[in-house]
Amino acid sequence: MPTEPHPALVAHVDVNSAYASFERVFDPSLEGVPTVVLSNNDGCVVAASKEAKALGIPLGEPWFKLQPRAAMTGLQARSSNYELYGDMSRRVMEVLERFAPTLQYSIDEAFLLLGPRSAETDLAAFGREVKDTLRRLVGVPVCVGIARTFTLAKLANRTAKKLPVFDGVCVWDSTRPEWRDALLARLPVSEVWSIASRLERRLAAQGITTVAQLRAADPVAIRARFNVVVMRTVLELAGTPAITLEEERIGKEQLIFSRSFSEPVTSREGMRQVLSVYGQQAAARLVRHHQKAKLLTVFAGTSHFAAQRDFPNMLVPLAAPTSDPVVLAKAAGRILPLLHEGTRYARAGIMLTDLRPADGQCAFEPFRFRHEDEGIAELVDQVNRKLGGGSVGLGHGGLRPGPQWQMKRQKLSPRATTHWDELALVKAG
DNA sequence: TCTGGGGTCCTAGGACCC
DNA sequence: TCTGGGGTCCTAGGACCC
Repeated sequence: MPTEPHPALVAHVDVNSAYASFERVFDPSLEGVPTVVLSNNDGCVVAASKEAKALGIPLGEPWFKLQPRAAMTGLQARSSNYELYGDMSRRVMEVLERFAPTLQYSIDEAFLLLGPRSAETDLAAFGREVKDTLRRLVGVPVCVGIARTFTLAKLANRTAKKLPVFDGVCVWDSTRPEWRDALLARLPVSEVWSIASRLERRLAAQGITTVAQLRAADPVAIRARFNVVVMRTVLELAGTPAITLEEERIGKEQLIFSRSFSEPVTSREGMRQVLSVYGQQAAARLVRHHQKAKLLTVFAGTSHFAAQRDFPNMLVPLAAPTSDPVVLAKAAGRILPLLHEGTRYARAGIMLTDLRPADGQCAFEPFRFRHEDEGIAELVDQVNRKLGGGSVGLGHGGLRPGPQWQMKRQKLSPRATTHWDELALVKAG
């Protein structure tokens, strides 16, 4: 007799304390040790291992506050090594693809589209196999949540992470309904994907504070009082799929290159240099994505904590879609007159929007002079990729070693998977 | 002294067109 | 001369994500 199929199911998989786990793969001395990964400039904590969280270290905590206690608590810190994490992420996604069609959602999480399964499928066993395989092949710990909607799969994953009985795998519909209801009646709405502090406050004003209450709310009334996003969340909590996630999109809609400085930039001349370099970096990324931009936004800012605060920004339309570093750097420089000499700017950035494919044929593309050709961007990018970043650059961008304001990463681990000279060494002894 | 960086989606409102 | 409504496109801003 044929068994009833489950409705379409999704599995949510994510790497536990991702950046810290990636660091541990090539540095076993960190195993079991409280470990944090720091933001650029070694500013604040962006990832904390289980042991570090047990010490009560919240994400976002500035490193200068933790450092004094570090020796005493055995806390280890690493600068963020995005090249390593990006490559480890790629490995994780490759393994996941073996199990089911995969939608990558972020650097460390993905949804597996399981489709309908027969009721006899042992979903828990499937989840455990995913988990064990990633541990064996990539070396990272993950948790798995399986449910009928994206939102519930996220919630199941969170449950698997928090409650040891699940041992890292939670199949939502296999838990007892009374138990589930009791759990949701205890959880605050902010535990739900897409509900953060602002919405939490507004929902509380309507008397909705727990996940159970949100699930029971009338979707139409929610749509009227909030918006479609919250309505979809209500539907998803009740088991009705309402969110669509796109396949990996080809090309992005915007590109941001933004950095804070290791020490403040206080002069227009200094900022001209910064923006020249950032313009070239942004151009390099455009070229890598095979895109051109039509609109550039340039911004600078002091620290939010500074006495004298200033956040100038400017929109610069570009005459034609371009990825030319010279054009972008020059356009970014247009903000300079807005800056106040002597103000301590802590960061600057460039945002490129109205992006389009570089090879796209545009019937009305205006005639361009030779020097505005994309050739320069390509050439600079190729040379830098072959010989290392900063080998060539235009104007101020050619400086090497890096200038004073450049990002500080004093605790950087080797890029063990993407550079031959930084491979991990294993000694037999 | 020292507090990240890179994205997406939705909505409201204005400009403009028919 | 005066009047109406509906549609599209764009942008800024708010909110969220990891």
